[in-house]
Amino acid sequence: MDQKSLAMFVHLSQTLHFGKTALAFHMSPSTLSRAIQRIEDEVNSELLLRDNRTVMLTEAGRKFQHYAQQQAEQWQIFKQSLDETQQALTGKLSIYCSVTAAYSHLPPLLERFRQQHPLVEIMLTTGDASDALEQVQNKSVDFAIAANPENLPRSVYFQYLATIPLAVIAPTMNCIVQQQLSEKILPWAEIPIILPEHGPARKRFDLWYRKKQQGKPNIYATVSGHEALVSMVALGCGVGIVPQVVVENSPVKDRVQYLADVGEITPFDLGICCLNQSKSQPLIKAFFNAIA
Amino acid sequence: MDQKSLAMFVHLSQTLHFGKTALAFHMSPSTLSRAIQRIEDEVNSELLLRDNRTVMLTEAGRKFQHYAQQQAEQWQIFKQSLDETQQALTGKLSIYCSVTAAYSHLPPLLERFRQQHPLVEIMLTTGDASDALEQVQNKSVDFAIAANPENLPRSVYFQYLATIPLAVIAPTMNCIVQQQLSEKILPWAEIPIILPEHGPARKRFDLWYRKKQQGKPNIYATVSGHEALVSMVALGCGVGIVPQVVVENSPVKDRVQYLADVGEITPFDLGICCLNQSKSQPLIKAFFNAIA
DNA sequence: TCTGAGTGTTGCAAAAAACGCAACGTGTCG
DNA sequence: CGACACGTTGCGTTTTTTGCAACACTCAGA
Repeated sequence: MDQKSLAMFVHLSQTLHFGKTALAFHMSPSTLSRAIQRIEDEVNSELLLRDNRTVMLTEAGRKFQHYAQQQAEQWQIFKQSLDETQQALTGKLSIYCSVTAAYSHLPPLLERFRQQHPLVEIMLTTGDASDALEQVQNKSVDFAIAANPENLPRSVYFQYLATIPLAVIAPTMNCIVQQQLSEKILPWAEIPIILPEHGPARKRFDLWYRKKQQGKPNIYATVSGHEALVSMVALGCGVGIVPQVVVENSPVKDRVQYLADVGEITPFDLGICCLNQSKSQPLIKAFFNAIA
Repeated sequence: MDQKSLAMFVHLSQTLHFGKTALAFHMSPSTLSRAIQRIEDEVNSELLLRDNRTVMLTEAGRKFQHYAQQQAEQWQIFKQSLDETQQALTGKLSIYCSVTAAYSHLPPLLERFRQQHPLVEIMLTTGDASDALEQVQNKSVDFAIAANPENLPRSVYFQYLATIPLAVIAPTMNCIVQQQLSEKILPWAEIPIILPEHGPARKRFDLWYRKKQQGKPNIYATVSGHEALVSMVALGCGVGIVPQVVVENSPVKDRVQYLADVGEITPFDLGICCLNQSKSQPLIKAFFNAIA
């Protein structure tokens, strides 16, 4: 019964829903189910009553919930007390990510790390998110914030950060694209489209467009870097597919609009990556430890 | 990082000796070593400094020790609070053990269990400890207190209770045996010997006697049940080999003496046994839970 | 009554973790 | 220097955990 199991139980005792909690912890419901069974077996009491439709805490469950929360709290206190003791690490840590990630997801991570290890020099490089994994594999950087590709190379470790929904965006200004979009049945084969050169967003597009069965897309341009893509859309060059978060952090945000009713585009998982082989290095370990 | 690992660390932080702690937890030093490494990895700090000769706590180690002890305490409190909630179990639980075990090792186990489940009827059968495992496999009883044979059947579960040292005993009264024992070089081939019919003590004797290379032993009698063996020795029939604890609980204790300098006899492990398949039964689980 | 969506659980095979043994490196003491 | 004591590491084996797919069950709406 480790920290993680306890956290899972606490979460579950609040949602009272195996599916949701399993999702929150990025595991299958069966795994969660078994983990709870293990706990119940260990304390030799039923903690949750499940009747195929609802889940509810038993009396013992409430007590365990209290115990688990208390546990987690003390664990936090202990870790914090360690931070005080821990002699400061020094050195350089290089990180690669997109401009957007540097705005949206990196700051909270770095903040906690720098608080614990103020002497470590952070070297941040920004660029096309699609190149992130390559940068890690090259050993050009220690870490990268990257999307999880379907086939993650064996050599890299991936720790989930967030789920990134994609969106189809169009210019708000009056232009040819605008007119095409105002038609009843969208002429997908004609609308100029701007795409990422490669990377998960590109793959998502290919999949999504094929579903429409509209023949070949009219690809106006491919660009490297989602941020540039938003600019091009804003300029009226065409419609594009990008992560929502990129749009929201874009200075031209109000010159593009989301296209609704374009069908589901499966979001991708954003995470922090490093080489498996370097996971044992002190700075790397300290970083993961700080963001955990 | 489970309860057991924490307990191991606490023990180790007191002994400061991997070998001893490993022994105390019935595992190999390597397992303990790795468990500690896992913990250190998880907290990302060295907790113990080992320099091939000595082990000492670091500052972080002291903090973790405090945390671990606190953890264990809260776990106890939680379990106890559960006991209050737990609706009383009822039924029968049958246990088999030797008369000596019923005196020496059973009472503390039963006490805790009966406190939690006063409605469960305990059915205790005493007999030769060597038959204990058989009784369990027969399903004649739910539990038995038994010695761990070298080749424990797959079907039975064994939980360690104590290490039982064996001793060679002789009568204190004046008799032939006395005279033989007073000789300078003990005439082992002539001294009458009383032995358990079978079981671990018998095996230990065979091994021990063979080491002496004195030819065939003069076996005066074989008896079933260690308690009876002590009686026969007390009566002056010969010397015998039995668990020390049997002697100490014997009413004829002062009519026998331990023979010193007879060489090492490897002690055996005493434990509580049940069928693996019955470990999931509520009463059985409750019992193990109570004695854990 | 039937169907379909939404739940949690279980059989199974694959993957991961833990274990013990044996060998090793490194100190200490006679 | 040689024997010993102690913790660690390489390696093959065993145990545990995992996710997928199939299942069992309930409820809502046709």
